[in-house]
Amino acid sequence: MQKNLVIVESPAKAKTIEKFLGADYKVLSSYGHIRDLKKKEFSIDTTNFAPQYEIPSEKTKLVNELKAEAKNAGTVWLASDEDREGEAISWHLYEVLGLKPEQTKRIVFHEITKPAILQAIEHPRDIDLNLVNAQQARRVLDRIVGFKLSPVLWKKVKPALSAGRVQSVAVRLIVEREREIQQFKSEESYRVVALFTPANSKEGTEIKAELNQRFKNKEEATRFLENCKDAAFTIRDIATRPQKRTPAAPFTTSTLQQEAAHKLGFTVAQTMMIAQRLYESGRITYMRTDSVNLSSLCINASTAVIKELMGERYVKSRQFHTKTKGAQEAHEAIRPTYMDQTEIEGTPQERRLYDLIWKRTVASQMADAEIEKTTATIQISGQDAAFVATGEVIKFDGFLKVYRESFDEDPENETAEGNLLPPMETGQQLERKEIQALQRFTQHPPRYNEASLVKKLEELGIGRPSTYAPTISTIQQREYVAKGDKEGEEKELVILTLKGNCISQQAKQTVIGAERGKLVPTDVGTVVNDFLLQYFPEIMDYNFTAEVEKKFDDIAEGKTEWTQMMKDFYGDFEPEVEKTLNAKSEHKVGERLLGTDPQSGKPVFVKIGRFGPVVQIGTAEDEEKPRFAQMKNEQSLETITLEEALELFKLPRDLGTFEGTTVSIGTGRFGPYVLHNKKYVSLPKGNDPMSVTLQEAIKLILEKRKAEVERHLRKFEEEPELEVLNGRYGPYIAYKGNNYRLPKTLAERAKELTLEECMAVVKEQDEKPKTTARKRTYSKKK
DNA sequence: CAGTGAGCGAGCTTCCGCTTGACTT
Repeated sequence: MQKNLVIVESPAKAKTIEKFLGADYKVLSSYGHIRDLKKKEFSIDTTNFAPQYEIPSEKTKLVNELKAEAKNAGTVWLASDEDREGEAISWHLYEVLGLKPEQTKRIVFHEITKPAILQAIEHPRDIDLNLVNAQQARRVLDRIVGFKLSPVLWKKVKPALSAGRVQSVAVRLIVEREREIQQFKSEESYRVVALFTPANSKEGTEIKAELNQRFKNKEEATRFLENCKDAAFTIRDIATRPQKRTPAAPFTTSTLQQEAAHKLGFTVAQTMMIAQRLYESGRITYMRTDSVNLSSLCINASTAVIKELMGERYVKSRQFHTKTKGAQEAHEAIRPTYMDQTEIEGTPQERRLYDLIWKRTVASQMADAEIEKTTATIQISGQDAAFVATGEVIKFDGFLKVYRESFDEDPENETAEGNLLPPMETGQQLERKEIQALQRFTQHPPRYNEASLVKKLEELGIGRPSTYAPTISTIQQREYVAKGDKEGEEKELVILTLKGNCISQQAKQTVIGAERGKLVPTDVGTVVNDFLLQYFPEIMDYNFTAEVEKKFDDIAEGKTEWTQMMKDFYGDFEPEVEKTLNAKSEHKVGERLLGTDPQSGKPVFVKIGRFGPVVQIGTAEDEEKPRFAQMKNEQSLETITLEEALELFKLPRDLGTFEGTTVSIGTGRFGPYVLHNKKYVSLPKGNDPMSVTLQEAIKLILEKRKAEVERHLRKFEEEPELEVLNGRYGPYIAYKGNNYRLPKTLAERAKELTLEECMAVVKEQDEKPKTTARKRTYSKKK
């Protein structure tokens, strides 16, 4: 009989803890929640808000094991995380495993070290039912919102859509940013930079300076340059200020995702997958955390490492404090388990992510960087505006030696970093070498990418470390947003140069505002967002989560009954849902009238159809059925014109007849095609379906026939189900619905293969079932 | 991977947070 059973949430944690506790303790893992609301049903009694929980099928085996072990154990220690969800996990375990109060102890620890765990064992407590109820409130509220709102969308917009407290607000952020960008008006300005040399100085010393104002247009800029022709330039003032830079806090899930995106180009899902592997192999601490806290163990180890590698002067121990809204801090920050491991073995991706985590952690315990910033003001005779030259000298690099935080792009923000100024003194005369006025255009705010969206959600306190990556994939799966590249705008920028006594003008070709991997809303996303915003503004409010979190806190503190909160919320919410569901409207959500079809006189409009955005001519009430056309990918509900919409109805069109049946041309899922006698032939790339002639179409049909004949390379009478065919990727064997690739040597004489040879290939490849292509190429860890 | 080119209807879809599972090159 086992004396003690400890249950934690994660198996990797279980393994570590078991080592600390010795033979009297068995440590198992619950793998997160073991029980939840039923998956497919609403599962909430709306009279008293009693939830109906079930153990999901994939957990039954585990739960049975836990039950058996608990029965055998003298004491069961519930050691799930110290946060709302963790408390609920303990409570569910208590209920499901049928534990008795005298047999059960609830413990928590803040770091996975032997003293911390022993300390926890010394100080057990009871399950905090208020905290559990706060979790139930959270769970039930999310279910109500999700399962009541989604069906409204199915009815009003399109089947299989979804809405939720987190995802719908994430989409809102992206839609609103896109609108801002659409409304953005770029403004022109001229910034002026100059190159000076100190009078009677030695060759090669130059001073770069920028004018402390900008000009609205070319005329003003030119006038300024004209005035500079005869002006004198004098150093009016030199100021030197010491500056400090402090390191960033150690990684949380969200900051790790941001930095890995910036520095390593990982998606948030990639980052989490790689971090998970590092965690499982014991390299780093837990990767889903909102805490910037470091254990004393880690701080001490970091100090030692810094001393050894860089010297005492570089050490500065710090404890950071979480400022994030709604943080629950059940774990440490993400850090290496062993700080003295400066690098690890593994795939290149694992090594790079580890390196990033190591550097960030070490830097957080290092001294400030000391910088000396020099600003020289250069007076222009007869003018109010002045040039400013800035230079920066790093006096002591401190943490910058190992880590530099990256920032969101801002092309206008040019730093003075690394820019050195020669020795200068006040009153010194400068000679102008060159002054340039550079045309600039203000840029629209950047679209979100995955990482910057996570950052924003975290700022708003929406979502949790464990859900950032899944949320981002959900809103893409629902096709509310798509990740894409935006072509920039080609622009010709004017450069005016004053050199000697002459002002010249050049033009510089540049691309402005090009973006990669950004999240762009789709029509469905936009329509759903506008709809929800109109009918459920409270849920869509950026502060909704923060407000309900406050109420959850009250429940956790025992100030409010959780069912009362549900009653209040549901009482307001449910009537709105009913009202919206039953509202009769003449037009479909998101519908937009474009005009009249000149041919039939019927209205032409766009809407979200059963299968996405469509153009429709005529209505269902007409005698004739309405005509539909799927919109193209690059078109949008909001911007498509009547002409573009009518264009979509020009296909399919008949070209004429060939061999007695019509030849027509259309466009489908895979691009334009020719249709003849029920057979399809794809149009080769670059052919315009609107201008293809009958002759060209017939040629394509005949070519396809020829290829079809040549496709059959070999057939056997004894085995009619087997055939050697010629495909896009060379010859292959088709047998009973499966395809088998031919090895090179056999492919060369595909026409002469024997049945035996073919069967051998089939047999061999059947025995070694091919796997689907995998991205995972990591080497096996021992 | 190996050829594709719908649908207008039955039944289904859906939330957020905890946690990993199991395929082999």
